[in-house]
Amino acid sequence: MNTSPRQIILADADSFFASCERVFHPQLAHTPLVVLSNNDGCVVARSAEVKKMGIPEGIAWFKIREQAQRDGIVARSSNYELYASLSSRMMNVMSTFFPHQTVYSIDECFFDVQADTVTLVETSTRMREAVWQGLDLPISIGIAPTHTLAKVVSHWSKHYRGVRGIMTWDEAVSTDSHFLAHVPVGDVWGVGRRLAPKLMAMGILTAQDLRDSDAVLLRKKFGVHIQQTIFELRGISCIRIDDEDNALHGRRTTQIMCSRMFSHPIYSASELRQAVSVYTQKALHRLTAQESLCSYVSVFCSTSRFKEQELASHIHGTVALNEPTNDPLALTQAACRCIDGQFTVGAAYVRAGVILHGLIDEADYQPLDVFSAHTDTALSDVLETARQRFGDFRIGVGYGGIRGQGRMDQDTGAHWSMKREHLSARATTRWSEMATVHA
DNA sequence: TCTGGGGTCCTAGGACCC
DNA sequence: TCTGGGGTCCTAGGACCC
Repeated sequence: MNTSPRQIILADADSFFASCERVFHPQLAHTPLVVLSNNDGCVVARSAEVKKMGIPEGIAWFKIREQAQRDGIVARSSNYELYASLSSRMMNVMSTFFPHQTVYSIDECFFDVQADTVTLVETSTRMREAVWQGLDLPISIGIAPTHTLAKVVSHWSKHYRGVRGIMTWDEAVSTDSHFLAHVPVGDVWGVGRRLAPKLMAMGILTAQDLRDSDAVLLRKKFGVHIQQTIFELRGISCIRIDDEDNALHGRRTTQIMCSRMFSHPIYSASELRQAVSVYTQKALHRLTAQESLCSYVSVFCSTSRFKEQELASHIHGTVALNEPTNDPLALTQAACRCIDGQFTVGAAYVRAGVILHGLIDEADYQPLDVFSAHTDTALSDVLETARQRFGDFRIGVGYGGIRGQGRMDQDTGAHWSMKREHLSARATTRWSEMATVHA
């Protein structure tokens, strides 16, 4: 019988998006590098060099563009196809070292194991080397009795100790028994931007303060999540991450959202409907992929939240479908109905989004003939056949099948379509964009 | 000129029913 | 005329995560 304590291992990649960009551009290895959000709007990932320069995450790109030029910072548009592909390879490599892997996000996973710390550190070291040698991706590892503590030590070793590598809870407390007193409460996993100032106003400034606070009182005040976090800080495991099945087999989500900022503002109702119709079909694409049907469609469109303007407008509407469906026409029409009559003439719309919710499994749905008799599936059958034959985003309703000059499949060529001026190659998923080696 | 995108869960409160 | 109490379901909004 294994009497070793249960331990949680957190493995996450360092500056994942930036590291991915370096995989196929090794000359950038020591160059300060940022990855930009969609539309090249703001900074979503920074290499270590950029972090050292004090450039915060989330800052608008236009605000630091000049500084970037001056300081030799290289920018890349985000290339999710590349990152997703490298992520899945990385997860596969790691899954061979420990059992019970849960992929938590694109760049991190947990393992739930029972073994002594020495063994875990030894295996983690080999895992780290394997990911580095096989994929050129640097990862950090935290080992602790709970998910929250594993996050704390991993975060701590990266951000404060400046050491990338492996850190265990045992090591942390043997070095300093008041270790948690050095961790600001806002850095604790589960304490976000809103909660942190409220806790601090109550005199709870550090992870240690939070651990020692009145869990029942805080639960009454802020809900059950904070109570779980307190227990986890005490070493009592109570947060369950998705089970393995979900992670391995691609789980079904309960809602699907597709939203974008436009590269240029939209002033006309017809263009707004075009955008909504394109986003609906992108969302539909994911709906079909997970074999679900959708019962409600919601749409929102808004003007900029950063600008003082006379004509601010926030459109929001929801339409219930007659029956759960994945029919492109029905969904596109419903989405356009959501915004009917709400368009403000003269307003500069900069963003729109479509949410499909009330999702059910296609296999579970037994339509009642009386209600579904009037649904004509001829057109959607044609669309689906064409999609299977020619691939995604080659045909669609309205603008949904048009391709512009951009390299990405989703580019519609419309003037509001996404801007990506610093896009790298999708070297692992497209033959035409494979890396060239000069020898 | 230019400020991302996609999820989850919990809770309070209203509607409705008996 | 007087008008209780308890349960369920749904939704909107708020918090969190990456």
